[in-house]
Amino acid sequence: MGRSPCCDESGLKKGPWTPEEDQILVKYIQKHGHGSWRALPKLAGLNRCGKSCRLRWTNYLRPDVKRGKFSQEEEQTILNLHSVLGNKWSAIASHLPGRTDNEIKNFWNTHLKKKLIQMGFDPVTHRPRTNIFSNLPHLIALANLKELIDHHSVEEHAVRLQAEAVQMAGFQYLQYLLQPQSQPHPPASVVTSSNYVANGSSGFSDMETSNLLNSLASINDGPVSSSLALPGLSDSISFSHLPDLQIPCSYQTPLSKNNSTDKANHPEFTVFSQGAQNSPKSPWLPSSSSTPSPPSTGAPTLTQTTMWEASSSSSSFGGEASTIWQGLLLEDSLFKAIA
DNA sequence: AACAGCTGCAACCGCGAGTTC
DNA sequence: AGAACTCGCGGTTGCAGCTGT
Repeated sequence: MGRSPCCDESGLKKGPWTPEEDQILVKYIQKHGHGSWRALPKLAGLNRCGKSCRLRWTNYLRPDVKRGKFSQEEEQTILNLHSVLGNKWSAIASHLPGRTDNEIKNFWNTHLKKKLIQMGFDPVTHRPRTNIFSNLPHLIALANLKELIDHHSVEEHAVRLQAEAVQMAGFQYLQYLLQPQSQPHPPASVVTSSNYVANGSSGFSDMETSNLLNSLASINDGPVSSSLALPGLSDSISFSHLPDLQIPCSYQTPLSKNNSTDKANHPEFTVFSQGAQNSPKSPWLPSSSSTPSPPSTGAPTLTQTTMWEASSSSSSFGGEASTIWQGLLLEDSLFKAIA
């Protein structure tokens, strides 16, 4: 309901805490407990708002706050939990003893997010983002740039052909997207770290599709763009001269060594179950027995496969099609430069 | 040495949910 | 019942230290 007016009050100190203020706050809380945060500053003799005191205590002064670098285990836990919980920093922090939500949030924003991006994952969806189609506009722009700069090059023809091939592939994928989905996507709620690859291979969002359409529509002098007619795409474009670029509709996980039961039931996706089935040794936490289990109220249990494993297998993303793409594209110096 | 740009982290802000009166 | 209040969360900002030029 109403918003706290405490921080609106003028005359209260803001900014970094001094060691003296820290000392006063710690001494007071050790002696009296924090009680009402709003009343605390006055009682303790601090010229701060209660909110500021609470923040300082919980994020910095609390004796059980663990400081210093995050371990690999902690990092992995954060990644796993974030893939399930999203930006629920407090919920994530509750699984990392001694770490505060603020610290985890900062660590995410400054390290893990970048790491994911570098690895080709979308930090929001935890799904692969470095596929050929999402990079299409950039690839085309690069190809055009190369052509402009080096128009006497003997590679001119090859570059043009490759750019055309990229366009063709885009259209073919659009064709696939516009077909009725015979294989429905899994519900968003079962997207886990382990199916980054699985979803990424077949799960283009509306936005991605729209972007793809826009980028393709922006190709002015392409050999086929003028004939783009939706939804009758398949009738207007011939792909017969291109290799058969199969669009991956399912993903055969190469990772499932540990979850053979799940695999038997859901060969394409690793699933997690809801709270009641929490195992005593939760796989989404480091193996330390001292770490608490996730709360039973709706906290899902993540299966063993980690994002790192998914990442390491991302080169097989797309199965057959990716092999074709590798053969077709990865040899090119342009693509090597991009990589 | 000086400057600019970048990075990481502590702290702030605004909001919504829950509680009290 | 509902206004007033508290608490906690998530996003954002400011700044010190670092790095590159």
